[in-house]
Amino acid sequence: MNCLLKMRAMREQLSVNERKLADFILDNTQLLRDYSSSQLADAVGVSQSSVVKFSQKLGYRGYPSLKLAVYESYAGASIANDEDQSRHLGQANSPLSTLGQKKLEVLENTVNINESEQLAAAVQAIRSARCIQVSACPGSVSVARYLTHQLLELGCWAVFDEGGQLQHKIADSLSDDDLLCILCDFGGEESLVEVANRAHEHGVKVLSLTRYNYNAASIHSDIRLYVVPSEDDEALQRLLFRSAQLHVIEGLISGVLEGNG
Amino acid sequence: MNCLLKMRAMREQLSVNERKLADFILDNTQLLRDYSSSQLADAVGVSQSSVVKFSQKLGYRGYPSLKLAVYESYAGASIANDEDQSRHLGQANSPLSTLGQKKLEVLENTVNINESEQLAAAVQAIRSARCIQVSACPGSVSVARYLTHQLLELGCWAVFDEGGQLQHKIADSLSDDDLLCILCDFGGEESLVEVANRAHEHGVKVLSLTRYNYNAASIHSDIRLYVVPSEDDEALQRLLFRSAQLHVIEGLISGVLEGNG
DNA sequence: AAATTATTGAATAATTTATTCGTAATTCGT
DNA sequence: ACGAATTACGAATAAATTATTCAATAATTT
Repeated sequence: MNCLLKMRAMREQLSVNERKLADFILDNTQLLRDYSSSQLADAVGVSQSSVVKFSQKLGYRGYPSLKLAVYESYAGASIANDEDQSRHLGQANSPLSTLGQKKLEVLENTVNINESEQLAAAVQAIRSARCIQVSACPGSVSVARYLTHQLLELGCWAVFDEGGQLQHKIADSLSDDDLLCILCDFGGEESLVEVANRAHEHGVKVLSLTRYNYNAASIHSDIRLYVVPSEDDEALQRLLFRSAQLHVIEGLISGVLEGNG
Repeated sequence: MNCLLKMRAMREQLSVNERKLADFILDNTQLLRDYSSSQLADAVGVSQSSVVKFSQKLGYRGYPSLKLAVYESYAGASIANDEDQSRHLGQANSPLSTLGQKKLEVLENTVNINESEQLAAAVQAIRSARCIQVSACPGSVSVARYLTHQLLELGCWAVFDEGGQLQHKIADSLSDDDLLCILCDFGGEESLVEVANRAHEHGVKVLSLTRYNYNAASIHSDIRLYVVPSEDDEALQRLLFRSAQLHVIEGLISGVLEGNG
């Protein structure tokens, strides 16, 4: 749960002042060390109370907690950047090398953003589910298929409605022993949200794997997993996004395997 | 000017209460994180003002400064201990961590084994193909679907025969402007080999992505890409194998994207 | 032993942080 | 496009935390 990452990921979702704060902190992380809430407020040009509210919106108890978290993730980041980077998946001049770096970055971010309790809960949910329905927005269909396949291979009862017309019907037939997995990228898809909502209200356990932000689909979820998008051009971003989704899924599957083995 | 060191060094010259404080902090460094001055005072059994004075005696402006300094030197120490081990994609104890290391290893091997000319050729072949047929052995079906999806999204004419019964028919209709992509794991599948063979003989370009070894399918290929399997138990190995296949595929797609962009 | 100095905590002042509440801006539904 | 509802924002203020003062006591020096 890296604080700076979280800030960057949420940036788009923030209001004007909140974004000002986020940008300032991202740009002047080291300054925060000796700023009080009102000093920060002055530096950014907002009120002290906005600073506190911003801290709380990000999930901290208040400004001091945010400060510490920022400090933590700043220290953490500078370590990760220092060494290793660059030798790992980023060899010479092959199509795999260019991708390697970026992919590594996205995967690292994705690993960081997901809380291990949520992951553990997801593994547990998969293991104990009677039936699993997979639903996905168009951009994540291929990932959904992959997930469904893996689940079937694990011996889970999993269905994925390719076309999407039957999603509601299937969802309605789920009970509280069952699991609904929602995969989506930018999280809006109305029909998906409705499926999640209805299922959730009926007591079905809902697991979502979405872009990290305030997300319509994840609201109706019991277990929330996230992907942090990269900042490349659209096509590459989509590719990396799926790659990160796949990574999380692989993690879940291997988690289930571990428990079984 | 490491704060914890300083504390230890000064220990002998401190008064009774100050020493109590120093000892407590040295023993319970991580607790300090969420202690206020009075909580610390209570925990140690001294007054709140003693805590502040202790902070100042050590050279800090007050308690918050001490706290930060302690945190700094604690974080510094734990970093120094960790050193490279374990933090990469393998953070703490999440399902993603166990996988992270192994996955990274497999991907690295896979990146290393593939010659960049072959990769470049593959990208070129995809880019210039009129139609692309994807064929896969059962273990790689989900990867094949993923590839097909990506190709379609790129605007390539791609087909994948889910059931596999039509593979021959489709293959027979390919011409030498076309590309056949063979995905398989252990490379034996007779029907696949035959498809590859026949297509190859008809002048169709054949691209194979297989396990690295002497491989019946790759013999009949123009472009040969490989995956190096891991040495885990079967289920995990399969998972990692597919993950590596996906990585190569992502590399190809991003290669094609780069050329277009 | 008396004087000086250092240590300590209760009380309190100062500062920092968090909340409340009224207004302004934005979003949503029609 | 309009009004209703939600959300964002900051001034005022409450709450909490931190720092200082001061008086009492303990330690040290002479």
